[in-house]
Amino acid sequence: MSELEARVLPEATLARLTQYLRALNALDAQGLERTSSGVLAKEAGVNPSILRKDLSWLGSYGTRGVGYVVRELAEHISRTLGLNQDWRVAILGAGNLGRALSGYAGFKSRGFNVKAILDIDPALVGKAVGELHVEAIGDLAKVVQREEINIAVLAIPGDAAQDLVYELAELSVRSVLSFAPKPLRVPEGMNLRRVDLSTELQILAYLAVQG
Amino acid sequence: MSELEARVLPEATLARLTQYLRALNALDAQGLERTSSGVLAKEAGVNPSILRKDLSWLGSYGTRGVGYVVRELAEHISRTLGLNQDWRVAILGAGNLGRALSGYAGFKSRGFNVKAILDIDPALVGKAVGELHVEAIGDLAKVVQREEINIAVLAIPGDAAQDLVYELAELSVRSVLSFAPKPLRVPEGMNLRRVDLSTELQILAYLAVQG
DNA sequence: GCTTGTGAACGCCTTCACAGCA
DNA sequence: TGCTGTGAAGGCGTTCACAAGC
Repeated sequence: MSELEARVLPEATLARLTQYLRALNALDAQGLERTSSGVLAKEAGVNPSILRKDLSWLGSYGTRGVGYVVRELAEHISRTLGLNQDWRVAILGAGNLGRALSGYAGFKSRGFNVKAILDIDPALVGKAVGELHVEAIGDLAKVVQREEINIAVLAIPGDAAQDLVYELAELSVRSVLSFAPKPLRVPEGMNLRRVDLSTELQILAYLAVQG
Repeated sequence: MSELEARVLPEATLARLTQYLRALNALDAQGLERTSSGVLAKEAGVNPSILRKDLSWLGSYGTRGVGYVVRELAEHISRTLGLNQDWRVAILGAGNLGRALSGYAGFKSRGFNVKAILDIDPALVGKAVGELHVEAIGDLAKVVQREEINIAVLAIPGDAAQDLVYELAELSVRSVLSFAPKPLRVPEGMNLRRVDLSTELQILAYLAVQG
């Protein structure tokens, strides 16, 4: 890794980098200033080889024979992941899941601020959810603009999700996390990740029968 | 695929099979009796090659030149995934996320019945959550036995998760879905899957900066 | 002719093993 | 000596392309 050109991290690496960051923060909280690939890998739940390989995508930030400086490495990963930016999240769907997500502590602590929650049901509009009030999906464009939303979370049951993806794309929201059970098509340039809770349980069920 | 021996499906295949099942049910609901790998793959959001490859793990259930019988294939996948069993779920943690999950419609419709919800906070014990009442984590053994729980969902913030995994293992609960941010160690023979919401957002953040 | 089922090719990701360097 | 950084090897999963069969 010594090219000038910025290159895209493999997605598997990306997912692990977030774990290293969490692990580094944990070590820092314990007062440790230095660490090694062995210690860090254990804390992150991976093997040391892949950890070093992953870090090599970012450049050389360790010292041979010694290890890594905890805060320095954390800062570097953080910058690589774009976490020094201000991320402003809108949650679409104010049902149980949407409300739970809007209050999810893990978001705020990692720099993701939930700025709006919206729903299609008029009966919910205006209701308080934490420090927010539910707004109408019909006002999506207005809300996205007002709050400068750059990430949307789809916490709605089903068929409306696809239309919202296109609408979000037109509003220049380029990152979407979907909890909808169906796979969604995304326009060029938009990033979508999906969490499918039923699928997770189905996989567990199979493994339980199997194992 | 023509061996006698039962073999374990690759996990990637497993995840897609659940999608094919959902897609088949959607086609069935539309009144379609037959389908092809092309149609089904589109509905499931994958390419036809991998779909046929995945199905080949289960044996030959299609007809060359014709396609698949929707209900027959659905039934076969369903059986392979162990979904004809009775799955009884306990949710550990009655915070926002736990309560949201306990009411998640996608579970019940796919044969997963939430039979209990527990929390460590005495102030929550006894409170109603849907048709359930929150029970004390201290009573976990009793609850698991009484309700014959075979899947547990960990919807608790952090450090208590690891201990609960071991406790569940001793109670013979062999499948766990964790929402805890840390990777957890699991005893031999236990299956654990993790959903890390913050990681998902961090990946999206990186992709948004990148793209 | 049309669609399945599958070996072979390909590409990505992980693991190994060791050279490089404090 | 000890740990990082990395080329090479290995393994896994996807895509290709076509033979098999209705």
